[in-house]
Amino acid sequence: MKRASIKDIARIAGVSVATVSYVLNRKEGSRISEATQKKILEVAENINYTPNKIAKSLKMSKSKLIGLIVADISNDFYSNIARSIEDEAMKLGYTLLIGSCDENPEKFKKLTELFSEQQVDGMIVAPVVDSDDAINKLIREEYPIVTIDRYLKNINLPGVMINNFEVSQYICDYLLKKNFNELIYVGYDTELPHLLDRQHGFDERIEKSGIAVKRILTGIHNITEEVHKQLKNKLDLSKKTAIYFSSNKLGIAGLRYLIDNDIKVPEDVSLVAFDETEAYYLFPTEVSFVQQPLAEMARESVKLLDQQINHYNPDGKRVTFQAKFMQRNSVE
Amino acid sequence: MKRASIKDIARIAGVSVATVSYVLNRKEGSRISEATQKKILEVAENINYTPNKIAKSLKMSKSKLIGLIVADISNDFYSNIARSIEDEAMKLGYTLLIGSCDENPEKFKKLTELFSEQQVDGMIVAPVVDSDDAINKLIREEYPIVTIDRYLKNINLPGVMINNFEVSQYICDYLLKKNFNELIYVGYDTELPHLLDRQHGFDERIEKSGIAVKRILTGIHNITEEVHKQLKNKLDLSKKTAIYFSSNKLGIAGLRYLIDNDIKVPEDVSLVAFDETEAYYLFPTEVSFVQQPLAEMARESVKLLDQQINHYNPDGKRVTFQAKFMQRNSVE
DNA sequence: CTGAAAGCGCTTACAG
DNA sequence: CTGAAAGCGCTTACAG
Repeated sequence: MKRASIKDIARIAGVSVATVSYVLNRKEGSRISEATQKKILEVAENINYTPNKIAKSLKMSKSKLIGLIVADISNDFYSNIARSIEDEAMKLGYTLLIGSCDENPEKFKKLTELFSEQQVDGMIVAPVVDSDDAINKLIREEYPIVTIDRYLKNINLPGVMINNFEVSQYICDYLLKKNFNELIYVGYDTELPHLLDRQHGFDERIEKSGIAVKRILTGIHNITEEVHKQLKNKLDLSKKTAIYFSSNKLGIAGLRYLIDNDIKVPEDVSLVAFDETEAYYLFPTEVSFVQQPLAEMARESVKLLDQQINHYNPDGKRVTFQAKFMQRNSVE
Repeated sequence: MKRASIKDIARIAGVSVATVSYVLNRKEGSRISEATQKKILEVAENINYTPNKIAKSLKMSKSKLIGLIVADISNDFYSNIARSIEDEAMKLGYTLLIGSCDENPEKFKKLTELFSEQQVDGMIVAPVVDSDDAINKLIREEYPIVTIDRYLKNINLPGVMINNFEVSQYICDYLLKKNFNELIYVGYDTELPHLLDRQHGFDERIEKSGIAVKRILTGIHNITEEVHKQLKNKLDLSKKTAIYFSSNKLGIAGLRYLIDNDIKVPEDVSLVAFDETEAYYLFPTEVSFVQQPLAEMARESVKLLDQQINHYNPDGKRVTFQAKFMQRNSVE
């Protein structure tokens, strides 16, 4: 797999490498004669020349590579984000490196190092618990970086997110209006700020109402089992109950429990889920859910990163998108 | 974002860049004194040195990058494959570039060019219809390349796949034994060989049996609509019918139709689907499906590619894995 | 045990 | 309008 270089073109066309470089890059400044241009282009075509971006990157000190670190690529939410980001990145001339850290801070750190060695021009990350050290290191190096979906409690970084707190308030208000006897909040036992926001928005409204609320908080692994076990304990069908699943994984786990136990929605229990996933559509009842504007978020994240790459600014702004409540038939 | 280089280390440590390079790479051959080694490592640590892989790639003429082109990253099947491939690649010291071509041959070609310019050492691809030109170009350049999931009719390339023909025979036999009056095959109107294999395996058995079979073949876009429309026309609930959905997308579209129309499985109709997806588990009936051994396929594909990278061999072998029929409750 | 030097494939300021 | 040369950050054969 010996590949043709600019040098080969120069030799065959009988010109210098400088000239070849100029015409291949169509620089306006220095005019090359039509004839030479044509010749060079022909030769390049003939010998099947492919530019070596690595050499270019080295010379230019920028790789036009950006790294994306998601918490879990097998999660619909992140794979859809990744896809949109790839599209946007390509539009701006970047190639995307994708890494999934599976909620593991070691792997997160490893990926940042890998990307850094690979000379990515910047990174879009969904930070996980205990990833502050890795992030701080990047910041010390003034590495352009923006967060997506999640944000950090102690570090102010440009990024995109949704109005987690407010949307949970909204859902809570919506459920309160329906006069349920009992509400169940299903979330994670976690320190991730965006997930706590979801919880606190809900809590804040509940408290004001004085209604009973039960909480089901699971670890980030074994979601299915934990949700099933706790629903079994806490779901009391004798009361008029509504459940709020605060993520797609939790939603799927919960719906599966209801299916397995032949619990009817919304007759026996009402529910609202988070994020959109194909799975919701196979549930017998149309599921009401909170939808995030993924494509817009992806676009904005790439835009922010591109800005950071061009003009590094350590206290970049956070952009908050409005999630949308898609009202279907799962609440009575 | 000025980054420290080997030269900085050399200057500070008072040695040559060659020496720095040797100790950083822990080369056995040329012994460097303990003292110098320690000094260099210390300096590297202090100034926060990160190796520049791009410079290394250029010098070594290999990037330790591999490219993955999937047909559609938002498909569970491919995002799971991608994740496994990423893990395997990392184990062998490769970083993964992922591109999704969305079944579009232009985009496929663009991605191969992009990856080629980025100097990936090889590519793992799921070729789409009309991607032969792009592939042939890579082959002419002796680019290491292996296929995954799909294969090409006219080009012999190393790759991994499943026994599509045989597994469809098996499913057909299984259904025939149950004495259905009517079988419906749901597939794609496509030239993709692996999908035709699924169809032909089914056809072959059907023909021998003399039973009536209906075919629903959809384009690769608008799957949901087309499946719904055709099921509406062709599904005759007065007959004892079984449906075979030959992909996860088709399965999801079909299940959604059944849910929407309140058709009970397996009471009103029986079915078998393809591939595993979380969505199947939210369907009221446990869905029987054909499961591909994704992790093994991913591992093998990376292994094959690594072999190709180390010893290029144009007629590499194709590795076929056995798909597994997961029998649940959707067939009566 | 250590260093000077060449070279990977590019780009670009400078000179002609 | 075109070319010689330096340099991006590395590795490594060779010399000492």
